[in-house]
Amino acid sequence: MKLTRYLVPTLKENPSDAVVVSHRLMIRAGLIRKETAGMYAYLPLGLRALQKITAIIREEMERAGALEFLMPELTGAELWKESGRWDTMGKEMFRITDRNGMAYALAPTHEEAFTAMVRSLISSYRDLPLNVYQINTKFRDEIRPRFGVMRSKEFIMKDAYSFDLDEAGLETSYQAMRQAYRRIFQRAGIDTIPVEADTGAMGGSASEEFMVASEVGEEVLLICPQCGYRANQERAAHARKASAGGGETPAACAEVSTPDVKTIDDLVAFFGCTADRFLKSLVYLADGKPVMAVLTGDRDVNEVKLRNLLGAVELELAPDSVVEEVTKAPVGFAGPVNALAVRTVFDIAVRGVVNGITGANKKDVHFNGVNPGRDFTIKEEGDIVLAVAGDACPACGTPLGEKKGIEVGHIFKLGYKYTKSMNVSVLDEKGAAITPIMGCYGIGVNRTMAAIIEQHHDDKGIIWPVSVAPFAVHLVGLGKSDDELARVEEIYALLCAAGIEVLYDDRHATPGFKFADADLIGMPIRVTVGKGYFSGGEIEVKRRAGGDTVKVGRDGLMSAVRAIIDEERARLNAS
RNA sequence: CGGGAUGUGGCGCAGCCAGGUAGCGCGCUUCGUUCGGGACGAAGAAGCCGGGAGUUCGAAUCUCCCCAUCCCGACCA
Repeated sequence: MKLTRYLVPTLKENPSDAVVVSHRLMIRAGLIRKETAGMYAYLPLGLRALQKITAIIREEMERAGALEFLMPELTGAELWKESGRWDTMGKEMFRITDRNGMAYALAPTHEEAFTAMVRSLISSYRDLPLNVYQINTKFRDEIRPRFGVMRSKEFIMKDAYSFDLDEAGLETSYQAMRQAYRRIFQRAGIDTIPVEADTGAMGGSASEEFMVASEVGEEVLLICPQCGYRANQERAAHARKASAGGGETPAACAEVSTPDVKTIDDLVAFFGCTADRFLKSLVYLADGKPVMAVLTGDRDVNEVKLRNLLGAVELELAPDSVVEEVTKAPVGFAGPVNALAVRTVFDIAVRGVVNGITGANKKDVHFNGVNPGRDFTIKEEGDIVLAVAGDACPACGTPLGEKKGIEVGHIFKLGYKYTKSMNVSVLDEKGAAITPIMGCYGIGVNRTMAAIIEQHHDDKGIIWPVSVAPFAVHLVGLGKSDDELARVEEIYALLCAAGIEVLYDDRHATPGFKFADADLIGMPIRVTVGKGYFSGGEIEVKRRAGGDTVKVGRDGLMSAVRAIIDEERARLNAS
């Protein structure tokens, strides 16, 4: 491809609205342009990179035995009502109505669509296992799109769904996809950290996310340096230490006047004891209904865990007015003693507290000497606290470390959630109906591209791994006379004839200008044909990553280029 | 939805406080000289100053309303 016939609108300056490197470089290198908030257009060069990524995904999906489909983006409301998600997907789902009043969703995901499709296509155990996928656009009405292509309202996802006869089959499918994901990310040149994840609104059991460690990541990962335990903070557990007051003799429960002492910090100062002795009681609205969560004062609530425990769809901290109504007291004096008329859940650490302190549901009053079981009853309990760095690893007890990550892939075992709610069944050998079990596997394609750039760049620009580079070779022609231009043209023809993807900078510009652009857009190999060639027959072959340079004659060019490509590919395919 | 910031040629910005002919850098066009690390000179093209209303003889500038974008938070497969 000749640059004079192509369109690569590079920018010298950083766009004012881009904050993260990948976003800045994608715009500066002419890969994408913003259409409007949360919506990006891919320019020819960016699209090429995107297509390289999807090509890898297709190859690995095929290797894993998945079959490619293309599903509609407009999905009928009926479909969503069948699974029950028309009501539970919430505001994230774009909904539209046609001229006849028919309701649709712009697909935010395709579990329903694929489940219904597969239901109509299979009828026998012989049809299973089955793994179907597509690479298609997803629409989500994100509250706050940000970081360019990293979180946008419209994005490309590879989503796959497996259908198996039983759990053993699902395990096989799941492991096959897990393997495929590892290969995909490795081939794309990114290091991912698989972590345990929450299964969230999708339901199901086992779940892993593929994270790319990055300062701009939106997810917090907790990682054990000792045993390798890794989990999304939303999901992470931690080994509990002994509860406060252990070994003490339970004292009598007594009211203490605590004027204006409301926060845990105030209480610590007032009572002169550690934060874990307090039973912090928070009022939430779970699907609009008030509930109380009780945990020790040294901890924060993990709202994902709490929501899962409650079985709620929407969970938010209740406004002060609700707290006052529920506790009959100002905010800051809530507590589980004298049980309130709302559902109350306890963190598992509460049970062990001896002689705790908690709000009395009365203005300016706390209870001292509170003991679970005697002064209040624990009916519902679970792990509802947020694990943080420094907590003990649930597996081995070593203090957990923390990293930020970008989620590029997510796999999980869905179980029977959709096959049951949507009545999918096949006949087994004996003619009895059985319900298949599902798995679900997603990769954010655009986000993967951004993650690649986050991991592969320097202060001059992008450094594409060969596997996803829009072009393998960036040919810089520095000829001036007609004769020289013809000689560069000949090299270009040579590379093209050898089947190498080459971007030829045939513009009339100074060498420095061309080199700067070459560095910015970051093709893996730069071939320079300039004075060295016109006078001495030497062509410069430079690797973008690392910058090592070799000089070769015209006859040695192809093998030099091939050697680099082979070596880089081998590195990406290793291990 | 709360908090903060910003909207001025394609891009990056100044001008606004103290109202009076809309400016700079990059990019773009033409010509010439250069040309292996973002060259130089000359001559050009290009802007309802985010939108609306108001104050004023006069508004990019002051006032009010609205819109958009970005960041933080809440939220989120």
